[in-house]
Amino acid sequence: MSSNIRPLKKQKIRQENEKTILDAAEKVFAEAGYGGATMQLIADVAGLPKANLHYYFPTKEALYRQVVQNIFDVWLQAAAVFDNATGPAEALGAYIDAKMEISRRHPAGSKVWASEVMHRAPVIQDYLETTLVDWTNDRIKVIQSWVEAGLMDAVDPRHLLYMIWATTQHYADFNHQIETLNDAQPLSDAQWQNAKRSVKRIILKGIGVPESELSKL
Amino acid sequence: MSSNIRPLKKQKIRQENEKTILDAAEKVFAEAGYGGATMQLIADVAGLPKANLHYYFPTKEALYRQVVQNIFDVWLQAAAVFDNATGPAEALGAYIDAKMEISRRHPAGSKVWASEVMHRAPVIQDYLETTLVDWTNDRIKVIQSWVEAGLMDAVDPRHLLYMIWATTQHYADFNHQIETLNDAQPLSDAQWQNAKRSVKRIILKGIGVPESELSKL
DNA sequence: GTCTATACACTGATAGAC
DNA sequence: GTCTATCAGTGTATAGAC
Repeated sequence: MSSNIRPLKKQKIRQENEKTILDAAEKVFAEAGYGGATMQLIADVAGLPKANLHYYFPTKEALYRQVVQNIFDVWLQAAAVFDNATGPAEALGAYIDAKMEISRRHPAGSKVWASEVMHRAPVIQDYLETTLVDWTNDRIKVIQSWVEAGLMDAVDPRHLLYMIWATTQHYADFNHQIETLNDAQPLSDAQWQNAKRSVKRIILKGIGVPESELSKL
Repeated sequence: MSSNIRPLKKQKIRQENEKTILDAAEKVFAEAGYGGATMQLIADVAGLPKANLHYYFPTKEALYRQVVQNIFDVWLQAAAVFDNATGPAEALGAYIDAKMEISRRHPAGSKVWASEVMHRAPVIQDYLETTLVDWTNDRIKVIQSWVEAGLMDAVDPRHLLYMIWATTQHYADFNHQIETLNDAQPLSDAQWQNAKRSVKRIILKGIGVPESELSKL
């Protein structure tokens, strides 16, 4: 029966068009902010007529919601590397690396996220209150256990996490300022390596990871 | 002659109204972004008719420019404390304290600044290329001299500055997220003190400031 | 599923009386 | 210097032909 074939083909068209629109939307929302972004501009970037956007996403707000939720998924993905390690040097080092890599590869997403949180998280507040709070409290316990095991200094885990988030995301959210301070050039591969190493070294040394662990970075 | 009195009185009225409008504008731009902010909303917050805004500031963009430039001045003011000190512990400690205090007292300004830079600095780009570049290069030389004097480790001064900027401004730009993770409460006085101490300790220890200096924090 | 034309609301900015 | 009324332009969203 053709009724079994047709829906699958349509589903594929829908999937591809939604991805094209979402990619364009993320870029435009990041560059112009929610209020500054227009459906017309997103449509132009996506290479589609404006009306098609409303066919796939009923409203501008619904499109924005989907963009923000996709970014939250990327964030959770990076958070996973935290757990596949035994001590602070390995776990936090891998976590910083993962977040720096996201800042490098996915700066638009980070900017949309930052803008959403700066504007009091109108869309993502429920996720902050549930998933983020739970994740953070779990990680705080892990860090506390490292402190008790003598693997690191007795620093406040909460402010350590904030510092990691702030610093790694800074390379995405403020990439324009960083480029301006780098002779208007994007960071080269070597400069990114240097950035990662510098960030990891200062933070890990700052929380009391011994020099023998730091030399492995 | 009354022509000597009247202009002075008018100047005072102008000064006060401009300040009222600028304060309201900073708040609204921070909460809604440039595109999301409306002259009507700024007028409502300022308690003035919308037309009066256009009497004092010809366009929305001109008003926004003034807000951003005022924030840049606050930023430069905090930067000054960097220089009234001899070594890394004292200078960077005072700088971090000053920036944390700005994040606490002036979060709206920090958010407008972050938003401006995230959107590729359409208004403030010339300041970034001149004042910020010069200031940063000067401070990098100072930090290098500390390294050569053996007062701290041989860290990359640029990434150290980025970490300080990122972390201190995070407490303003992401204050909503921080509040959400603090049982929906603003940080108390004690919590702010703890935040400052944690940030200073991790960063200063991370760059090799000796324990004898750290205990003074 | 695609696209043109259009309805309707809102915003920045101004004119002109006070 | 203040404020009401209003204009011109733009934005989201939709109707309806294909």
